[in-house]
Amino acid sequence: MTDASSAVTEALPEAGSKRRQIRPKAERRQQLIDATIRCIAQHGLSAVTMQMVTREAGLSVGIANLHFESKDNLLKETLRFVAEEYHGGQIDIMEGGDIPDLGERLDALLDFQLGRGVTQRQKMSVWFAYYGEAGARPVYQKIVSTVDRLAAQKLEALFTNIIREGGYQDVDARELATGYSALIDGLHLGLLVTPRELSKRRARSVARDFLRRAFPRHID
Amino acid sequence: MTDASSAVTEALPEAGSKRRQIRPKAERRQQLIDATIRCIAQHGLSAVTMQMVTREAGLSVGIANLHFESKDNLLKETLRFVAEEYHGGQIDIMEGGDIPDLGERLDALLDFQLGRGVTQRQKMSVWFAYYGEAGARPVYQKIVSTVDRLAAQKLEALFTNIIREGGYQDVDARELATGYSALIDGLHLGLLVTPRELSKRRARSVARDFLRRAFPRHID
DNA sequence: ACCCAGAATGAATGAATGTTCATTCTTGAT
DNA sequence: ATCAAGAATGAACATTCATTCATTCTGGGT
Repeated sequence: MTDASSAVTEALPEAGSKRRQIRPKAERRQQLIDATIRCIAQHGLSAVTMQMVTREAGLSVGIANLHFESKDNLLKETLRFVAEEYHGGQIDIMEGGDIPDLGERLDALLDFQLGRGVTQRQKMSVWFAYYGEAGARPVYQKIVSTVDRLAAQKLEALFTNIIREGGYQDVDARELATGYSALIDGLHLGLLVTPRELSKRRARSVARDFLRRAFPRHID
Repeated sequence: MTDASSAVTEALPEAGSKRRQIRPKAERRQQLIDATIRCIAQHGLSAVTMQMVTREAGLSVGIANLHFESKDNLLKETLRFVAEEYHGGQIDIMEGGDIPDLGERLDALLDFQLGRGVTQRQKMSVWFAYYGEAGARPVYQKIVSTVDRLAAQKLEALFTNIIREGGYQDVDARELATGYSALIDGLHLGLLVTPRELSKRRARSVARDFLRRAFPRHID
């Protein structure tokens, strides 16, 4: 449910195929959003142009305004997609009917948040590119805070369960959830901006430390 | 050196004064950097134009290219200024000869990082605007990581002292410093993007919790 | 009082970019 | 085989923006 980006039926991706392809609207939209993500990651949000995105997608310039009304809208929809993908993944794990043990569920969450391959770096770039603009753009704030609020609630609920199960004293689920979310965001920033200083392994270790200090009986 | 009260001919700061003012290079540079910060905070990095910045500074368009060679350079120097101001402030506190008590020094650091008035919000906007582009712009990465590394070292040193003084066991200064920095960054993000969900008071409380759990005998 | 180094100006320029739309092409239904 | 609906194209257009530079102006030195 999290990776639908690479569903390709075309034989030649980029070669001399000049044949015009007609595809359903939803598919083209996703194709353009994927291209936008790659462009933002590679060139930065402020350098992204429509020509760049459509070329990356292997399509003509006009098509972007056919499926999205404008560049602004394309960027907005791209943010929505990334936000929902990321937070949706988290929420799936936190609700996690498939992982009954709460400690293991925490581990799975951590895996999702700090694991993954190189692809994840692209998503991080996009994520923070929008954060950077969010201060000046209410639309972005709204999209992010909507999904954020839901994820925060789920995390708080999970922590509440863990606190009850472990009988931990002097721990506030809400406060801890805020702290953990902020910590993960901060680690993502570090991975993005100073990858030399902060390896993915160390980031995971730092996050695990945080959880262990709060829930020693759930994290070994 | 910034004294403007002596030998002044300007009566109105911003009003209909069309009189051309000649000022030393350093002063104009700072004036333009300040205007750039305000513009980024208000309109977002990707929307900033030279006309916008020079108008905000109350100067003509040509002057920006006179003191900085290009827009790129102006943006670069603005980032450098913000980065050095922020990290410089932290480092002053952490070296802190004027605050002998280590616990109090921690508090002062927290005050600096999450305190301050509205101005701070402008700086945060700028900070994260650049973070967003850093993934695609090595120049930005270099500027940030240079100052970042120094601050991280100072923080680690401070934590090491506290650990020794408090005789804390099973605590790694380096790991803890990474975690604390990430936490502060994450809280800044939260304050910027979802100010409704995260108040400044709660952010401080969350950060204090983190420190208290690590150094219970230093933070009440 | 005069002068001139160089600070400041802003209209002009050219390049880049978002958007439009007349036209072409594809596909599935008939 | 034919056709219509609408997906896709890309040249053209209008706008916006960074940068230039000929010109004006200022203030300290003489």
